[in-house]
Amino acid sequence: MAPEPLVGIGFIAKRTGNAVSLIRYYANQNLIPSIRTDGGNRVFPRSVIRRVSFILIAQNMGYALDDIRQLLSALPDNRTPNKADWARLSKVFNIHIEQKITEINLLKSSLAGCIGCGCLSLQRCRLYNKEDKIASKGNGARYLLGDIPTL
Amino acid sequence: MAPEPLVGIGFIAKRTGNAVSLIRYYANQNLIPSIRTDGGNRVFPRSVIRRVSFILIAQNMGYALDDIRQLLSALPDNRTPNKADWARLSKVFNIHIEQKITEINLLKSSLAGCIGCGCLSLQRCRLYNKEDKIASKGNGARYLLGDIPTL
DNA sequence: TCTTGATCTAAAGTTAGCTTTAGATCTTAA
DNA sequence: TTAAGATCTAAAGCTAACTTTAGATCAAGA
Repeated sequence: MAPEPLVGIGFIAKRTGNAVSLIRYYANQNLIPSIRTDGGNRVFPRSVIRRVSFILIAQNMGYALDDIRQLLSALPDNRTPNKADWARLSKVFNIHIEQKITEINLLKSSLAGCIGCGCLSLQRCRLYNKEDKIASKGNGARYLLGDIPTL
Repeated sequence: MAPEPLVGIGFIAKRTGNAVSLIRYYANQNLIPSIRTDGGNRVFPRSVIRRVSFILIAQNMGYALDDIRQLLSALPDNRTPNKADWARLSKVFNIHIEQKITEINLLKSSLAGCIGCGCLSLQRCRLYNKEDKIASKGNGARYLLGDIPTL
């Protein structure tokens, strides 16, 4: 286990472009690992910067912090994540990215074919929000584009 | 202006798969138009169903309700939206969809090239959250993937 | 007409994801 | 050694997007 350079909370905050309070919050939420100095201050392995970056990206993708915690469990807490660790996480994440791309392309063509040209068939027009962990932020299933236009 | 069939709030709720309270909320937020019966109950043009659908989709894309209100201002309140109305909205919306697709593809290749293989250059590795109205939900700019991995 | 179910309002409650505040303690460079 | 700045904790505050509650009224069929 290579001894990793440890940095303070302000360093992490600055490097990731966030408020110190956010880093503290993530640490309290067990999203990032930290150890304490004798005085009680938090110090972090530098690799936490990438971890925070990942969190921000995943949030942007629509993941809730609870889900992200799950995703991150693929990374080790007590040593610097290595190439294989990140690759493993990346693999899982990529599947979701692909899904997202598929979804959004479907949305695009649906809008083109449904809203754009005023389709008349309920069957053709109906899209379902399929309880996607990512997409449905705790909303439950809701039907999309479910009506026959009254043109 | 063709007299449009009017429906109750429960009908809208059922057709869109949502709680009545949500429809009422949207109506109070001026996201969907409604008129009142003599008794004070809300009634809606059927076209509100599509409007609600649009709101759900846009939310899924990451838009805040405030932004969606703006987008929806392209649609008329006092008559059934026609093909041209929806097409206009669809056009604006499609631009954002394209952006989203571009973004997510960038993310995908960045993850592949950056996390996946452990790149060593700060320049190559750095992604910025470019204050995108959609992506940044009031977060301000935050740097993503901004560190040199400590492999 | 009566009763049942739908709808109403206003206000309070909820969850996620943070920030702010206050007052105390750490750390560090001079 | 000391002053300044960084960090600490716990608790409260905040915004968005809803839901829940309570008590009243509306609408419609038997």
